[in-house]
Amino acid sequence: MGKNLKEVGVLKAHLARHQLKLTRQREHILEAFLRMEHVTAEQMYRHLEKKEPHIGLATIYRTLNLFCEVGLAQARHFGTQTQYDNVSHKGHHDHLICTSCGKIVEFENCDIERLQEQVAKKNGFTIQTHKLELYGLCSGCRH
Amino acid sequence: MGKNLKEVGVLKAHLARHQLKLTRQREHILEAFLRMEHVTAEQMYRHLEKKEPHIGLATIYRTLNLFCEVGLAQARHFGTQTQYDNVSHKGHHDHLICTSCGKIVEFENCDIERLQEQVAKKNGFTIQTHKLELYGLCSGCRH
DNA sequence: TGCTAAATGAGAGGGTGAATCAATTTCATT
DNA sequence: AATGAAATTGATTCACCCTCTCATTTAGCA
Repeated sequence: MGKNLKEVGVLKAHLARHQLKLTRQREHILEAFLRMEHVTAEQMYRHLEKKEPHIGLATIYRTLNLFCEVGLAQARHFGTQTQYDNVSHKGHHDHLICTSCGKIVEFENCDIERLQEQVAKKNGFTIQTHKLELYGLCSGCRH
Repeated sequence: MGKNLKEVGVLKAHLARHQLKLTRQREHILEAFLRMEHVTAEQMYRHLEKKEPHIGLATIYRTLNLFCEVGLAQARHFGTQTQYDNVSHKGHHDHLICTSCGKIVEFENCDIERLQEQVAKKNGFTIQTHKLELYGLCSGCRH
């Protein structure tokens, strides 16, 4: 795992603080998750099938939701499924999504984030995370 | 309906162009929808129950999806349900959501929207719609 | 090592939205 | 106004995603 020591530490601290346990399954799911940008539970299930055939789908869901509580992941409802984004992977990023071909482009924009802070402050909120998705047509699909 | 003549006209034009029919149910659903900011199919179902007891839930779904095709509505996956936003009502609005008490505050910010356009342009996209949700703690929940 | 509480896995359950299909309704054409 | 083809409806079933249940297993502490 090497450079993901920080994230592993965050999880272990949370587990210890809440009398939860570090299981073989949680370790495997975390290890795989930290290598990814985002996954659905179903994708993770099939990904792990190769090496750890007997991790149940329910455990995947439970663990990914746990990662969300810890702050390592962020759930996004995408179409009918839930995507779990790896927050630590490379900071927070938002998405441009083509409504025609489904292509997804990730982006980051500090100016937008600064304005978001302003809006939140004006309404008495302290932002923890955010979700921004822009839907439209990519250059290829704009006929 | 009075001042919603424009929206009614948009729907009728679409129906005529596609050999679709203007039914009693579609009229009732449209009339109710134009008075609302956003609804779920379930909410609309219960809302209409009072006056038109026999509109089926399937018809509500079909009609709200029709409104999306026409451009009167916009579907957003919000939590586990789909919200249908009334596009014509007062432009697009985004949400501040308290992760502790669930309170939702709507806002609108032209500066953010302008930056979104820039980002899209830079990536060759033409924006059709967007979704922006800011999650955090409201003033009451920030202990 | 033994104990207790937490976690797991397999399957059932629940909720949302779409598909099915016989019966009904719209509406262009008489 | 009546006709009839095509669209729509509503009750139900179906499909999918995710959570819950519970008997069994496992982690972690003494």
